[in-house]
Amino acid sequence: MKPTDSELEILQLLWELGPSTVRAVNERLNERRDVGYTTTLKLLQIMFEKGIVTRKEEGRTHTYIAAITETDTQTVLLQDFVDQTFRGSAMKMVMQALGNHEASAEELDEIKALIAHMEQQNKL
Amino acid sequence: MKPTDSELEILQLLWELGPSTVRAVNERLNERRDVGYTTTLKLLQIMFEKGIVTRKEEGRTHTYIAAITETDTQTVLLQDFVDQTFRGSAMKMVMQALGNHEASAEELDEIKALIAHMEQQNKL
DNA sequence: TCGGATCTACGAATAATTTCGTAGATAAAT
DNA sequence: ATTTATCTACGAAATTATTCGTAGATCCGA
Repeated sequence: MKPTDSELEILQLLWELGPSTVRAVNERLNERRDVGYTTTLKLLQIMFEKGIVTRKEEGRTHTYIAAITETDTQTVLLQDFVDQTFRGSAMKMVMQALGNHEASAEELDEIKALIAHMEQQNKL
Repeated sequence: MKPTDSELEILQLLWELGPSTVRAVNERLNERRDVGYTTTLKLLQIMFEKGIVTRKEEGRTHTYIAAITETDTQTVLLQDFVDQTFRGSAMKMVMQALGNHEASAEELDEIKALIAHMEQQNKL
């Protein structure tokens, strides 16, 4: 259920690009660092075996598709990360993230709106 | 600079317990899962070599002490995590974390205060 | 049609992390 | 004093993740 680092890197591309061939993924990876074609192929095959991606055979080539959503994956990884790094305290992590980061007025407004919404919920 | 998973697990204990012997750390680990004594010893030795912990020799035994702070470590890991999992968007992660999580009124107040403070900063 | 390019499958090398067995020293217990 | 328990050091096995080479099939252009 929990993708490895390399798998996550590829998932990011699949989420961004949509259904993609090995070559497309590999070319995208190579914009950032050197990765052999068969390395990318192998990873996608492993991910296929694990059920992380599906694939369509189109002639000779395979087109890979993410089988899990970005949001679901983020939720799982976030939970693990909070447990590992912030001893389970999501709020502490939120405070850190806010503190470390420059945020635009719009972003802050968004958060305020979300908080207001949560406070409504709490009242019920 | 970036501790591995096992190293982080031990760091958590050192932060919580303060200076500790191998045995103390190992016993604490064994409350959650089976870990051999020499496994814990070896990890602490590796962490010592890397400079993640320091140690004091007291007679025959060593007392280990975290050499990096919890907050610093959280900052480093958080940055990496956001990049890897949220494509660098800390705000998106914050929204997720808030959304997934029950938060008490006090916690929400804390966050509101922090946001208010940040908005002040933005104005200057 | 022939030769090079491109595809998948597969096995295995490499690397990074985690785990533990053994040895030797010292302390504690009988 | 001799055995037993506990400590560190060290090497190496086991595990997990990553990378790539090679082989065989298919497509495409000259």
